Amino acid sequence: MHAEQPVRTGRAKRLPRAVRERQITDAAVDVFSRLGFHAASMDEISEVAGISKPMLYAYLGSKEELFATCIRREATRMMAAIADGVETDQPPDVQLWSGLRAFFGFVGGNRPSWQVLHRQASSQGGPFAEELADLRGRAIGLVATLLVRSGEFPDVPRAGDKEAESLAAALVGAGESLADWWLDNPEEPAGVVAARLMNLVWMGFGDLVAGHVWHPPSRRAPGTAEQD
Amino acid sequence: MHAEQPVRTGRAKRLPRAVRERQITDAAVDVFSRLGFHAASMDEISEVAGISKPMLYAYLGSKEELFATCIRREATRMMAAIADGVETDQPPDVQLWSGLRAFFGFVGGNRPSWQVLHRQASSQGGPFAEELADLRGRAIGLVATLLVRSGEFPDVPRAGDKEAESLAAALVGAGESLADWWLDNPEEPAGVVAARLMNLVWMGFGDLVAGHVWHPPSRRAPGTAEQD
DNA sequence: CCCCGTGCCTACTCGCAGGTAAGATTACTG
DNA sequence: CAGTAATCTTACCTGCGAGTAGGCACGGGG
Repeated sequence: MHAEQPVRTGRAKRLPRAVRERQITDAAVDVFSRLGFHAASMDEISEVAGISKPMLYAYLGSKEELFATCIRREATRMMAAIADGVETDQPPDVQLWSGLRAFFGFVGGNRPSWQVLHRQASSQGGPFAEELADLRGRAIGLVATLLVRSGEFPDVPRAGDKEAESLAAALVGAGESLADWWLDNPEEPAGVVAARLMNLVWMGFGDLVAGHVWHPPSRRAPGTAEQD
Repeated sequence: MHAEQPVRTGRAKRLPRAVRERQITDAAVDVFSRLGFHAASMDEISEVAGISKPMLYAYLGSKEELFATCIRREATRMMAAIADGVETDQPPDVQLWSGLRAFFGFVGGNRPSWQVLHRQASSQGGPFAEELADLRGRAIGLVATLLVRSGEFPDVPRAGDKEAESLAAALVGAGESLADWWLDNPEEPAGVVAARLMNLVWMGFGDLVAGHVWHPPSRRAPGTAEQD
């Protein structure tokens, strides 16, 4: 999968610290995403990184610190990609649409990052769960804010925040789950998957079965929208 | 949390094998749900079960077998609860609604089961993932069938199966995520949470922000529906 | 009353993986 | 070219937890 796994015949070439740290983090994301936190061994990470074990400890600290570093880095990358993709000066539905496209675009282009973020971090009982819950919380908060701005929810007007927050949680979960499904059905382009979720959460099944679909405003049909 | 943790002072009372097996499985679900598969130790499970470690191996086999037994048992219980709750002779929206209510009702009444099913099993690379993927696949298949029966999806008419399957995956994920959120915000009754998800996936945000909500047919307002 | 089998326990073995001590090697600097 | 400091390594310690050997109690049948 990953291209540059040095063959580790004898000694590794001398490199500046910053470069090594990056290599190590790359390798760690790769191994963690394939095996999960516990099943991944520091020996294997060091091997993939093309380096010996004590370097891990010298540069990135303990296994937990290394994992947290991976989570933080990949979370930052993903949030940046999404923030970069959202068109904040557009109406709510277009904002949501652009956010979904950015999200699925990132997942499609960074499978290991997504694996390590979603599957692994969410299930370890340690301080990583915090890290991940923080990211998830920020995402939910963003969506919730977007929802609140879209208008009031008439059925539970007093508890608007809880209402929006729970709906945002459901939406974020739907996105996560659909991303996982997509990994098993990768033949479809990101835009199609994003459009499906957009239609689900914006139109609802009730509209979809009646033939009403949502279209992006710029005359692109959702089924043919291409990525970025 | 769990009531009957024998204090293990000395020897345990002699019991027939079937009863012990059940006790052990209960304890295992409890410990696995709190700590996860790897972090849970057979010593702790035996302690919680009020029994010594060799009994685990004598009765339930290895750690992996024990975990698989837990997954299978809890998955069966959950699917039975949902199947029991769904009103299959009703129109699609009511079927979905009754299914959601049954699901959230089960989660609310069986937190550890849910934890062990959702959080733990999904992240272990072993044969449990299969077990869990099987459950998840059955759930998605059920929802997908329901969707297909509800009508055709007009925007991608040729790929109706994929369309329905991906939407079902999104819906199942939304349910899982909302259930997790609910664990952190347990003050709301199951019916309210279920109604929120029902409104989201049936009406969509587009309708919700316009003030259109979904109501169960029996004149209960969704915000006030009580559980069971 | 004594025997015997099933249920149960104490007390170990053993391998694996996180983490480290101490020394070898290489690039840069004067 | 020699000194120095950062980079990198081999080879080890150590604790933890899965899994097991072998023996102790307790209740039912002769």
